[in-house]
Amino acid sequence: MAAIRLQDVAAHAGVSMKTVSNVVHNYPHVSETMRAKVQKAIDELGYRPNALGRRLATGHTGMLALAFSFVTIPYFAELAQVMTDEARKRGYRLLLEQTNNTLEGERAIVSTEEAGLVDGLIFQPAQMSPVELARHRGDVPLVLLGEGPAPVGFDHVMIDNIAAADAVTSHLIALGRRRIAFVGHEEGALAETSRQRLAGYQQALHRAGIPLDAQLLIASRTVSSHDSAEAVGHALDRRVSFDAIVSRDDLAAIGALRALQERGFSVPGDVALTGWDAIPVGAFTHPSLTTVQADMHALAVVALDMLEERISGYDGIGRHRLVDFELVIRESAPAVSAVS
Amino acid sequence: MAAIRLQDVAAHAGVSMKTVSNVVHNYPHVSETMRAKVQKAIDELGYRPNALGRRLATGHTGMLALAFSFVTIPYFAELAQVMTDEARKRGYRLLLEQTNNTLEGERAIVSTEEAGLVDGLIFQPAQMSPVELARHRGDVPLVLLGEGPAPVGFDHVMIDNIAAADAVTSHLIALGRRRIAFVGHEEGALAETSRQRLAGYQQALHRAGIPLDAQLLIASRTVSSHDSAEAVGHALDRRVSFDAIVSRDDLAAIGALRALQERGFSVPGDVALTGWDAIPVGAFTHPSLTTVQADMHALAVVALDMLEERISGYDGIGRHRLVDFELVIRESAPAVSAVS
DNA sequence: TCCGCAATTTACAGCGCTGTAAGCCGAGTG
DNA sequence: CACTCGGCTTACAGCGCTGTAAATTGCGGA
Repeated sequence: MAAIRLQDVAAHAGVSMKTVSNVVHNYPHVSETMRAKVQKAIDELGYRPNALGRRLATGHTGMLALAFSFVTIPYFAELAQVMTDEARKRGYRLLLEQTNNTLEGERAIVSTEEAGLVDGLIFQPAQMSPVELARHRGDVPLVLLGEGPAPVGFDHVMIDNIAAADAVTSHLIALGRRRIAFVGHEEGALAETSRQRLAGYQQALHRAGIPLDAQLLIASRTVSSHDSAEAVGHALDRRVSFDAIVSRDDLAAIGALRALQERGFSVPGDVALTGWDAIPVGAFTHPSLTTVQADMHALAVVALDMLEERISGYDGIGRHRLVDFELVIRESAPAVSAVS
Repeated sequence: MAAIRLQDVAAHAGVSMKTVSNVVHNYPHVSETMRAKVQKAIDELGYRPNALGRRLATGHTGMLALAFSFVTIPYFAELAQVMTDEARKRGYRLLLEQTNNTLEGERAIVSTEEAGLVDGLIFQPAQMSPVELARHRGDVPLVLLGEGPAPVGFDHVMIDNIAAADAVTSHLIALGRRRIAFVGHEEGALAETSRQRLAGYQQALHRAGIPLDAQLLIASRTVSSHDSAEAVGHALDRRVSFDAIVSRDDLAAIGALRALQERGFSVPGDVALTGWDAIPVGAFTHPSLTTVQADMHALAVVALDMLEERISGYDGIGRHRLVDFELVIRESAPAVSAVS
């Protein structure tokens, strides 16, 4: 079935293409008679506008892209969901792109070989150096997410990881814990996310006058439940002792929980535990996870606001925004009052 | 910064647009001299082809869409990941679309107001009636996924849910369990997925000569960990007794696990438990989940094969393919030998 | 009846790119 | 030496749509 074109409708209705176009777009200055006649032709022919033609002509596509490492990471799935809804609300369609957490993947995103496909890009980088990122050609409006490299001059949104890590660590301290481990950061080069969360953790310890014990920094080969379970398991087997764990994220916390339970430790009795990201399954582990929840809706709103400003021509300096977070207190590190 | 066009490069290099186009596309019959000259111009100007123009001219976009309810459901996140990789391997870019599991959402997908944006569509419907789906305008090639409505005449891929449910139930029977509950199907109208899994469950019971006990069909308000935990909790509180659970999916299993553990039941000691989908976190619950794993790679390959055939003009009758599954035996319902 | 004005409608020129067919040029052939 | 042949390059006409500016229409008032 050859596609029906605007041209065909115009011929069928005996009017000009532009009039059909006007009807399709509900352009106000069209007489009722004409509108009815054209609409009839549209219906009869089953005409549907071709997105490409329209977009070529108008110069913008109504599509935005959101790029991050993997959709299979629950945090990003959630982000994708929230962003998609918020973008749709603003009349955009959101494409999801995965970088697979590789440098090439990220390069492919930023140096999009093909221009013109999307009106703007929201990107959470992890591998690229800020220097390289800064060389990004300015032709597509860009907003950066997360704690990764964010060269000055780019719009950027993140949550205050240091404050959040401080808050979550302080919560454990308030619970009376003193030997608080940090679990799940990378063994090798620390990602900026891990660095900041560690910094907040240290800050809270310091303020409480608790010395930092390097033994309690339990790194993991990769950021995953599997490697975190392994790392915590090893630590326990080496008789490293602690009474609380701040995990880099919920997946790490789930791994840690598993390692603890396998060895008969009770949570939060023996070891209190916190996660990060508030992934859905964290509410159904046993015990459920106390965690840090970024205000993801605000994140989406702020990011899209900035992106839309850029799209509509704003060309000022890079803005830097923090969005709020919230401690979600659940069983693995209960409220202070619940303990006393 | 106005974008550089093919025209600009052509002018800069002093050749025709078409020659530049040929160089960009590595068309073989271009002399080395010419190629070098043009390439130089491309580099100097920083030219990048405009996707829209190209696509308008060639008539296809190199993009496919994958539509399902929510990315936040781990199974779909995984599906998206695998499909994206497989599509990329074939030179396509995959757009993800969410229907939010609503009828409007699904209608929006199928009756795409805007044509021409993607070359083909892979769609896992859940709400639409087969009749309505069958009215889908044939202009964009379509492959259906899952157990939902699949009118004859459409290409369709799924796993054999009945066989898988039979296998997983039989595994529990082999473990010596006799009071086997089914958990997590919808309270109201059953989705086809649930229906088939229940059928396989009944089939296995029947073959083993175990009568079906309606008390052991523990429905849940929605398919989610939350509602499944609640439903199983209620059943336990009502003293419904069972020694195994077949869950409709891993999320339901996680909810069930939580309900059991809260009440002091041991898994698999008191109650053996199976899930479905092999979501990553299922390996790190305590106990880890025995589950059904669809061969998702095969699913992606088959679906994309069929879609590509349609795209390249095949117009025959609808094909119906099954892909394999595998039982992943973990702690929540261990291997038979491990128990004896 | 004719004119001027506002409201509609139309013609046309692209948006950036590619397919086709025609044009050009040097080498090989009789 | 004229001429064909094949490889390279170019001119041109869209792909389907929209913005602009110009043309047309209808209407009230002079």
